[in-house]
Amino acid sequence: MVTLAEVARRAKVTAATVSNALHNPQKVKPATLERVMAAIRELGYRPNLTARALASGRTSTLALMLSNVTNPFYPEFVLAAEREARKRGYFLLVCNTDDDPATTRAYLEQIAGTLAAGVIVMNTDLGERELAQTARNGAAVVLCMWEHVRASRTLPCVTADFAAAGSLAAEHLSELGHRKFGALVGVGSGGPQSRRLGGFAQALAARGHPERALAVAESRDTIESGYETASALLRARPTLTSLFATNDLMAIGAMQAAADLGKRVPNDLSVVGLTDIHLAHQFRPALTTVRFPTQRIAAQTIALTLEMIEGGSAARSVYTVGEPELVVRESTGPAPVARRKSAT
Amino acid sequence: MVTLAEVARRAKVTAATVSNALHNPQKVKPATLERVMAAIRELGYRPNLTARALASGRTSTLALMLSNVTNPFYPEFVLAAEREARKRGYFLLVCNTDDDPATTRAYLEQIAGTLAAGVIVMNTDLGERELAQTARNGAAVVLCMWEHVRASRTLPCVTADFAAAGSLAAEHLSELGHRKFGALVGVGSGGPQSRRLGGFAQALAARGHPERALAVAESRDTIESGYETASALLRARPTLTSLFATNDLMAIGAMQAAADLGKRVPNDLSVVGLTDIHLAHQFRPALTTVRFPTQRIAAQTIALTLEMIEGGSAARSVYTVGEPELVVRESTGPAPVARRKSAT
DNA sequence: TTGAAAGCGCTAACAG
DNA sequence: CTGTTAGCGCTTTCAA
Repeated sequence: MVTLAEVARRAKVTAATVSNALHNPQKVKPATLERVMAAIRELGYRPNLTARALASGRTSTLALMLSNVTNPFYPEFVLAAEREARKRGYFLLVCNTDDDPATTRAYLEQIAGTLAAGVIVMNTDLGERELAQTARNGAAVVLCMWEHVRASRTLPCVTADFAAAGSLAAEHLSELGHRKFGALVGVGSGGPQSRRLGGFAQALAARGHPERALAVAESRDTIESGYETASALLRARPTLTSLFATNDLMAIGAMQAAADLGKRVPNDLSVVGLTDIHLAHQFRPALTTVRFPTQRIAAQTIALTLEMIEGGSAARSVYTVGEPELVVRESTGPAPVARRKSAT
Repeated sequence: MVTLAEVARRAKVTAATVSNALHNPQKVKPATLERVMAAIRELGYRPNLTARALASGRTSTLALMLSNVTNPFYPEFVLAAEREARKRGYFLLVCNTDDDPATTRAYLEQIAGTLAAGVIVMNTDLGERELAQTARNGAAVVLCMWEHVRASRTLPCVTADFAAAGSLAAEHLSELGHRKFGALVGVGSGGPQSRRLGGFAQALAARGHPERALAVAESRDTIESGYETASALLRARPTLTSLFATNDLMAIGAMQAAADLGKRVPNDLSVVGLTDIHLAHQFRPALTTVRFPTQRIAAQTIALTLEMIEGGSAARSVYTVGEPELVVRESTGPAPVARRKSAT
């Protein structure tokens, strides 16, 4: 491994000068600079990030902790976050905590404040208290997409407007004439996605739908679980004409369940999801869903994290980024005319 | 930030003893050990990984570089790799290089050998030469899933048997009575997936199918691109009754293309993919595909990397892990009886 | 069993 | 402009 000292020796200067050449080239005489650069090139020198971090007290790496990369939302988020981070000169290291608090804790303890100057934590089972402790260890900790964080807590948090997203789904379905609604609420690390459901229910109420018009079932945040849960729900409530899932994965599973029960989507059953992951438009029928501004959230999260690192500001509020947006595709349609009525 | 020195002061020992208490507890008198541990607990001390790495010259972190997390194969791989790494006491940091050689280079240069003791590189546009250079910087570099690496190169590589996987697909289709074959070859970072195609073509030839029975088209490794390419191919060759895609994403796109062209899968067209990502069974019709032993490959890759780090051995061979396996689902079926013939 | 001392590779004042 | 000096927080001989 080539060290600064070796470069210095070869360029006939001291380590300090090489360091300067690297960080404050304008402070170095052009001729010297050139010699140093040549030495660097010839020796194939590459700074040791570890040493640099230790000496300077700063790192240019960020860590992103997420519960399960296998959920397609995360990769899409990672892509955006990584781009933003790199654009600003930081590396993004993704840590998969595998839905395991112990693992999360381990990553957090080891990496936060040492390997990474900032840590972005997406939904986990860890409490805010524990996370806040990490923050006291010198790292900038930013929560992201937490559904249950309120303002004025200890840690800053950037999220989407979950309730508004739910509302949008409800309004869409209501406008299509639906009167019977099913809902699949996702429960995963980070607790149930109840804000989204809350927004949905509230919008329904605001439009005059009685409470009993809504049948809710809990589901894990996967296609498989959405399938199972929707199957059960549709069987228990055969008159449902619409289904809202608090995330796209479950919505997709629900569409398959409907198909297997002989219900056509959207003719017999309208399905709307939430998030608008790529799969939403890749599946057939293409899923009507409410889009979260994933890119913007990612960018904003990175921005906030860097602000905290560089500015040292300890902002502690909730930033709600962008507006959810309804994306109508093929999985929703007018409520079917009720059999009984038409039979009358 | 609590340092070793502070702990030492509180426990009335020196830093060296605290360090020993942490790493060689048996070398410390029980009473002292207890005092040290108490101090650690009370102060909430957490070792600084950066300093430790610098002083000891070792890290317990691995980096996994992949071109695009958004391709579902990677998350599935990451999950397995992370578990294996953690089981063995290492952290796994995932770096998304965004299909960009410059980014890859940056991560490699900065992270390999300093932040991470070992680096696993999945398909990228970087040449082996360049990667080998990284290895000389002190990091254990292991290639994974490279389709174009031959044995006895500079870097060790663990992969699957691509050709065998292709063969399996061909044999399946051939046995179903198909005579006209289409193939979608994926081209992405890392070059075309030609081994898989090679295996497919060879198996076809071995079974007596003439070369002109196979129509090949190149596609990017996405559902969208698979859709486009398959559409074009199916239009150009309307008599095709079967389609092999060198990966599942394209296969899924192809099934959709078929549907949009009015071809039923598998009645009019059989489609077989490769990899067996989760989506393969989640889509409808469920995709017949050739499964790669992803978990085993991941585990083996981690194992090899650690072996290199800990044992220092510079193995440089290609490890082909496990056997690909045909998974028959709903997207393949007997070749349709030709119209002309039945009309005669 | 514990401590003293040196140093990992680099940065950051401060002199010169 | 360049060099000197002093660490960053930890590990690691080597003595005591």
